[in-house]
Amino acid sequence: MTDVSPRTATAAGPDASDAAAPTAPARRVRRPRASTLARREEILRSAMRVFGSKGYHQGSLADVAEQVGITHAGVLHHFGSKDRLLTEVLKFRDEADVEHLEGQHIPGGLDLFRHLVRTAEINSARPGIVQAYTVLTGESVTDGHPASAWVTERFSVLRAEIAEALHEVIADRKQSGDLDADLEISDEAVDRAASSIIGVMDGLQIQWLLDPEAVDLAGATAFSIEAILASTFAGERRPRPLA
Amino acid sequence: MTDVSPRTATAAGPDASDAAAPTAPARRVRRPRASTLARREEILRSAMRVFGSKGYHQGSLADVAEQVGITHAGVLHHFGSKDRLLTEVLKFRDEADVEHLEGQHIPGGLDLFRHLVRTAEINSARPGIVQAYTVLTGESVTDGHPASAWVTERFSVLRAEIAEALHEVIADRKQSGDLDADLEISDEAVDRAASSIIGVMDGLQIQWLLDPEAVDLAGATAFSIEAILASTFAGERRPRPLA
DNA sequence: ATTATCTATAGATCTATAGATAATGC
DNA sequence: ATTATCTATAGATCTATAGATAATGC
Repeated sequence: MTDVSPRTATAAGPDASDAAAPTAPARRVRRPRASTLARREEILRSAMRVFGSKGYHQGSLADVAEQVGITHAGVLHHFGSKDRLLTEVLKFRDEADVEHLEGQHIPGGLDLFRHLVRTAEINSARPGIVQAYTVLTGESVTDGHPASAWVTERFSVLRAEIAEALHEVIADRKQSGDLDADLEISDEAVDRAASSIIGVMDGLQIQWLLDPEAVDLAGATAFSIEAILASTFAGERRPRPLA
Repeated sequence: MTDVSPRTATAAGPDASDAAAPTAPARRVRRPRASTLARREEILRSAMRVFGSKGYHQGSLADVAEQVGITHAGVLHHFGSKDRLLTEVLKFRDEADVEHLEGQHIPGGLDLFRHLVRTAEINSARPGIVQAYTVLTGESVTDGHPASAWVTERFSVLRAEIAEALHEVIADRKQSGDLDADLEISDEAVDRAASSIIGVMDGLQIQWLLDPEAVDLAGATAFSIEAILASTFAGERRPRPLA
């Protein structure tokens, strides 16, 4: 990929070439220097918009730079390469997600599920964020995509968090008598529920992005999460309409 | 990655070697003519693999052509443009889906839901197909993507089919007495269920593609569809664990 | 005569590097 | 002195077109 051939030096001719001086280059207005930190964050936000709306491969460094008002070379100065820029964008997005909780930890137990529903409600007012997430997640299943390790890990952590919260809720309900203490709910059943909850959230987002009028993002998310929880709590005694 | 430059294959250059004349062009082995129909289908299958594994924007005409053993110009002869090739791939995929039903219509009523579960089971043995579908669906939410109209329409039709089947099942159950005839199940509730079922199938596929060991595609799909159906049948009397 | 396929090339991109220039910090 | 930013350019691609060539069908 990276060609470091020193051949470029040979191309430079002596001053003689100045005879036929090229027309004065269009002098671009040089954007004022900014502090590294501030400029980096500007670039990250721009990259989030660009990769979110066009995808990683289709969004170019020039697109990102243009929104910041610098050239693509400026972007590379700050991030080194396009791949590294993407990695930083993903990290940045994660922090933004947590920040929204305002210092609170990610909740556990039933509150985690309420938090997920609330996220869907908030998301239905910010299609840009949802698009960025959906596009990058979808792209990440292509061969050798630079985000695939990150997305895989993220799903893995999320599944574990949801499964843990679900185990908590089940234990609580058994203790309070809401659930029969003898009821067997296997780890596999809990894992299936966790994958399903994440899955339904992601899948609904795709449909909603393409056709917001036709899909009730928040309503359907809330409904499905409750449906999945209810069936999980019912254990082996849950209804099997398809059986 | 793959170097397709035809020049590299130049082993059998005529003795006229490198005098002054431009070196004889690498004579590519000309692929035998094929009937339009057969060759088009070959190209479609190749394009399905390429777009499926790399995405539409990242997959090139040269990639598609290479797998067929012709040049990219040959591909364009058959399909005119890359956009049109994608459109034809999508149409082709649809036909392949229906074909699997072997002449039968898409089932209605409960059988539709059984069909969806069965599709998930079949899919867990063909990651390539799932990847193609997931990648293109994800990419389609980017601005101005050539597949977005097609994907939007497809979701719309699917939602309608599922909603209709659900209405049928509800009517049947009311008639048979399995459901209280007075139970109110709004159209909105049915639509939410339909979106959710499609959503959970799509979302689970993403997780499964990234981490097949960690996600039970068929099991989780079956579980969630039954959960969503059960909650829908319960109407307003369904449990609300989050309330 | 038709058309599937090829070579060659134009014209757009895109990423990344090199080296110059200008603004800030000490 | 450091470094943010710029210009310029190399080197890869990629899509699409033009026109030549060879295989088939009438």
